[in-house]
Amino acid sequence: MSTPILSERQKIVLALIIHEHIRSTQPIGSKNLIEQYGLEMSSATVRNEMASLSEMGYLRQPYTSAGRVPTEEGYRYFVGQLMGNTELPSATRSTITHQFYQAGQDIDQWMRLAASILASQSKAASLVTAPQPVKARFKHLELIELRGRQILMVLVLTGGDVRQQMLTLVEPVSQEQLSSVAGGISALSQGMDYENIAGIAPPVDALEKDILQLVISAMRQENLLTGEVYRDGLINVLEEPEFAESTSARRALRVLEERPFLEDLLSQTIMNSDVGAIQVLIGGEGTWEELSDCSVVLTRYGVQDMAIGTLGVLGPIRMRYGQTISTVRFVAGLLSELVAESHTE
Amino acid sequence: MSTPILSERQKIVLALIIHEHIRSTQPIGSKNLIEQYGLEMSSATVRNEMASLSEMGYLRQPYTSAGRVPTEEGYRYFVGQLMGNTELPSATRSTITHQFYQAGQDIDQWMRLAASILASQSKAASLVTAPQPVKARFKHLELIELRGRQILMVLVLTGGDVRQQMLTLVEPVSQEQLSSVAGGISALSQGMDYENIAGIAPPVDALEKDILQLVISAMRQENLLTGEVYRDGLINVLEEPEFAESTSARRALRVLEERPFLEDLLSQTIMNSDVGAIQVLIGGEGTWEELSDCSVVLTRYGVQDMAIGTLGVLGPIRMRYGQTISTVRFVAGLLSELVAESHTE
DNA sequence: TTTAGCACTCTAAGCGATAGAGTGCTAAAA
DNA sequence: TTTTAGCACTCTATCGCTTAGAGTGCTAAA
Repeated sequence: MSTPILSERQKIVLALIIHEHIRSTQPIGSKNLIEQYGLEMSSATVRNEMASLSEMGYLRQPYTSAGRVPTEEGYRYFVGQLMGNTELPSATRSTITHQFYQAGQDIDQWMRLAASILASQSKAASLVTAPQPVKARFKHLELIELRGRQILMVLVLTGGDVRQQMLTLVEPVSQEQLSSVAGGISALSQGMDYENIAGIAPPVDALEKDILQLVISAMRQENLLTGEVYRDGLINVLEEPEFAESTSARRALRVLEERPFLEDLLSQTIMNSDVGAIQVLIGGEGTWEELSDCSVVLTRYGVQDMAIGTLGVLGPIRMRYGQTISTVRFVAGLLSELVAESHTE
Repeated sequence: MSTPILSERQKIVLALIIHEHIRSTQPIGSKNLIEQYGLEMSSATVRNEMASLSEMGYLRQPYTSAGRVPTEEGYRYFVGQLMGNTELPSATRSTITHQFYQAGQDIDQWMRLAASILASQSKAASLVTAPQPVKARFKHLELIELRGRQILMVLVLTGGDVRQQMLTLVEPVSQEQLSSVAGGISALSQGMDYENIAGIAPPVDALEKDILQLVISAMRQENLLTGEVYRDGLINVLEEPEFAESTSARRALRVLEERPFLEDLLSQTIMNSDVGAIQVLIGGEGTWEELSDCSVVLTRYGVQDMAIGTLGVLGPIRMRYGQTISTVRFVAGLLSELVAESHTE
């Protein structure tokens, strides 16, 4: 199915209808449109264009003699072809930047802040996952005796990523011994990724061997959703009139609450895209029924081949795409910078 | 205002009305009631009792000639005086226990599981905060050079509680030097709480002194809400018919989403209560307007003077209190055991 | 190619009328 | 004295009906 070619006037009409519908939530009529935007043509002309646009599948009528509402296809065309690349006002940009630099170096704070900013700027629900190291390299290992056979393993990777893991040994081992094992492995594995480490000759000592295995598997964890998922602005979604009926609201929020669903969504969309590329999912795209009234703007941030996280916004299909996309892009860029900074050595 | 004394029959009528109203969401009429529960009296008798109960403030009528609905006072009387101490069926108990022991030793998993179980059992929204150590004692300190002047401080406390903090030094310090400082402080502070540590003679070395200060302030963090708040079942709240109107749903969910509000709520209620005591807040209790349609069941878990966390459920005022309270009690007890286990040495 | 005019369509809103669930009161029954 | 049957009354929710009005598609003129 090739995309039909629209005349300039059709583009204008489509863009204005979408704009006005996003503003008013209502179906848009021809007369209403020319009055609102002072168009230099008659309502009959607009009606003709509307008829064409409906035939192409970009508009539809809720019922026979009502105004027009954009279809999912209509939104897609708008986002892909009509919408200019808006940028956040510089005042907003600097406010946001400022907030991030005030938050210090705490990654938890960054995530929370990012979620909060995305939510308030886009007036929709936001989600942010912490940057997951890709091919992280070994930096330091520490083994700490908690009590008896319980050991805490603290693994420090490049980029300030720290992984903790508890383990229980078969028999008690003294702290000195643990420290020496940790020191040995640290010296051996310095600066290596997990494949390298797996490649080195396995130590003879049983304890050392076990720990090394654990280190490797801990470094291997590249799952997108291992860590916490930061959410914000769920209430914003409820504010939207299309979600006044709690059934539809529930459907939309389930997406954000249920981890398996989220994993599915992320893995099928954003996982294969480049850092910086922004994906806009409009109305579930035929795959996710739960999202049929929603749109999702997603992107990945971080440093390619180093540490990658995901962030995005979920709102009504009727969302302000320009504003939302530019916010997502800006916040992602900012986080990428911050992540990059903490990875340069 | 002293509580009026109810006759046995009045108690029965009140309990049944509440029971039936929770089941049906509807105002309950006299005839309906005797039919549903096969009462051995006439509707007129029930009507008389209803009139008395209304006068006492335990029931009200949505409008002049409608059935009765419990008031907040009515629910309070029910929860305080009428409701027996129900216990979770043993099958459910063992299923839950099993799930916890399968989750291993990961505290993050425990929290997530607890939230999930609370939500699904009570069919309402749940929240769980991680156990915050109270007067934690020092166990081990590690200082790890990340790059140049950036240092990662890993502080291990009793009970397996680990705190990380990044810090930037004025000038670069070698890893050997850091390890020696960490070792020195570890030896010095072994088994002490932060007050003890603050009491020891300050070291002469500037670096050592600074680090010690950081250790103390890190140990001091006893804030209730420093960590992550685990939530689940927000959608359950939307399922309830009283929250079909999105305005009321929004109000209720805001409570769970906005951290400051949550902090306020927790600090004003549960903070001063003992571990194991269960608080039931019915309809905001005149203090929290946002909760006027909701009830909250809260408790603290953990080991007194060691590590305390909070957990609870938020649902409609029309919630199944017996079921919810016993679930909250059981899960809290289970978590307390788990926390206690990881604190014994 | 555009536009004015017009008949036509369909919803949302307003308006009774009605059914029915529930009450409170009174007077008889227990 | 307490309970209950009987009855008039109240109030809502619901249904059907009408109507206003926004919007359309089509035709024919500009």
